[in-house]
Amino acid sequence: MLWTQTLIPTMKETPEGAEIPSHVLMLRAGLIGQVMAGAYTYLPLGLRSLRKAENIVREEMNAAGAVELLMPAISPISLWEQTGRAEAFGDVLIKFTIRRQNRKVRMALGPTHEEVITDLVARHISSYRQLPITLYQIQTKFRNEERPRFGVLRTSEFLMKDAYSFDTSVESLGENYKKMYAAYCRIFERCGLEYLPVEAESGPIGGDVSHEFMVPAENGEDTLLHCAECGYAANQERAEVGARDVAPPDVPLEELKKVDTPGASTIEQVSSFLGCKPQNLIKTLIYTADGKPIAVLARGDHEANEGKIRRAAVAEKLELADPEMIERVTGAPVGFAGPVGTKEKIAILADRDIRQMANSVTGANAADAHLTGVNLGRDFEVDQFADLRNAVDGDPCPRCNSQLAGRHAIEVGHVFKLGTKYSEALSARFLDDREQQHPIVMGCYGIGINRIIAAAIETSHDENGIIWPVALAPYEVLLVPLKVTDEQTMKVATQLHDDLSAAGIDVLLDDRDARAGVKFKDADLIGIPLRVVIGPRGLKQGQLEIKWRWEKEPRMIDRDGAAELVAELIRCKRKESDNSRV
RNA sequence: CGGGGCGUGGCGCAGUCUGGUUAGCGCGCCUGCUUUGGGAGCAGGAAGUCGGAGGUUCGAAUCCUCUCGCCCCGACCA
Repeated sequence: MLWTQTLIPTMKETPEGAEIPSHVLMLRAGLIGQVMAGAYTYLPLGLRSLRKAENIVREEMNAAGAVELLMPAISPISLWEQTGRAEAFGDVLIKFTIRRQNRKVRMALGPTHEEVITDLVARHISSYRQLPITLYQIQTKFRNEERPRFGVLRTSEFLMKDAYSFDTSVESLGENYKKMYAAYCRIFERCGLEYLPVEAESGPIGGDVSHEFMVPAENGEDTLLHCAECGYAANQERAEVGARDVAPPDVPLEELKKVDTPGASTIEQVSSFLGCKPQNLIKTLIYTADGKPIAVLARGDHEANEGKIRRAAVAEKLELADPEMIERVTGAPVGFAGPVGTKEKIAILADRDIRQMANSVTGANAADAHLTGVNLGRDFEVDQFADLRNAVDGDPCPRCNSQLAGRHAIEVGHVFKLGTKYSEALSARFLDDREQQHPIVMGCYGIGINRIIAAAIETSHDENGIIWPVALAPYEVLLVPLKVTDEQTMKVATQLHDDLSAAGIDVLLDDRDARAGVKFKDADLIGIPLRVVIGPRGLKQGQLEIKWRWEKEPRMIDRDGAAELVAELIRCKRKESDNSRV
């Protein structure tokens, strides 16, 4: 491809509004153009990378035995009502009504396709002989995000690979899940990403497994906790906090005192009002667990984790109590609850870290008042201790004696055991060999293709631009003739271009009549892995200059046989990134 | 949905508080000459309903009201 015949609008300056590296560089390198918040055009260069990621995903899915199909982005709203997800998605689901003749048809733009595919499978699969099967598609998804942001990382429209497995049993699902998990590992390895599979919250559908594939990056929206020692990794929602030594602190116990804290109902207000640290506060949250009020205690600077609380309370449904309930139970308005002397006697669950606290501050169960010098055992008792909070950086690892490190990350993939939620709602059943009917056991597996690109840039760039892994680079080789008006230079460049193209190498020839500096700057910016400079200096000695984008110094090669050498270098790199394939 | 910031040629910005010539600057673009290995120099040129609507005023990019859009923080995220 010739530079002058495609569209690569590079920019010297960063457009206003772009802040994180992937967004800035994708705009500056001419990969994308913004159409509105959360919607971007993929320009020729950006599209090429997107397609490369897409193809890697497709190849590995096929290799794992999944079968590609393509479903429509539009689907009838009734399908979403049948599973209750029209409501569950709320405004995130893009709904609209169109007119056909004299009737109105209500539709949704697919944010994911469990409903559509389960409906399809329900129509065409009825026997255990047809199972298991895994179907997938690569298609644009639509979600009305509350706040699109970070360039291509969170958009209202994005390219997703979504796969769905259908099995006759939970055991068989487990097999499929393992296969997909392994395929995901190969995909992200081939893409050259430093990724981490982490345990994720599997949601209300059974206690089954779910994993997210995360790329640690400073600007990631997710937080994961990772133990470098034993490899334990989980997202923040899921991560367990290892048990600490429970020796209570060895300090003299203060007297229990009631202090006035007018208007101070939040942790922040109370700690600044009383001049103490949030760590010295015990926050008391009133929940209703299956309709029954319970109190949950956590250290002031910790965040309660509702999933953990629900499991500890052995409840189906858990939600924060409403203000009336709180007032009834504690005898005080919201913000002044405490474990000492609640109005009604209720069960008290406490995070394990409460055991190590002494002389704490809690709400006094009275308006505008808190208690200081509160101590476990003397002033209040706890019915049950458990891990009830989100893990944070530095917490003990639940699997070994080491510590968890908190890291931000970009979620690029998610594998999930669904069970029979959708097959039951949409009557996708099969007959077994004894003529018994069962709902099909499902799994679903998603990859954000755009996020692969963003994550690659986010984790591989320098102050001058993108540093593409060969597998995702829009072009593998960039030819830079320094003087396009010189016949000899252009003859060599064009020949190289043609030879490399013929050898199946993706090559871009910068045939612009621009100064060397301009071309070098753009070369670094768009980050093509191998740069070949054809300049008068080298040409005099019958030589060309080559440089990998990630290296500092170029080296000279002979002009004769240059095409073969360059092609071989690229093939080697391709092989390196494919090495994960067994 | 709460908080904050910003809309001025293609891109980045100044001017707005304190209303007053033909609305500036850098980059980019076009023409010419010179230059030519890390974003060239000189000369000339094209390009803007100052996000939009309404209002105040002799006069509005500037003041007032409404509105649209974009970005960031938080909340939310099957």
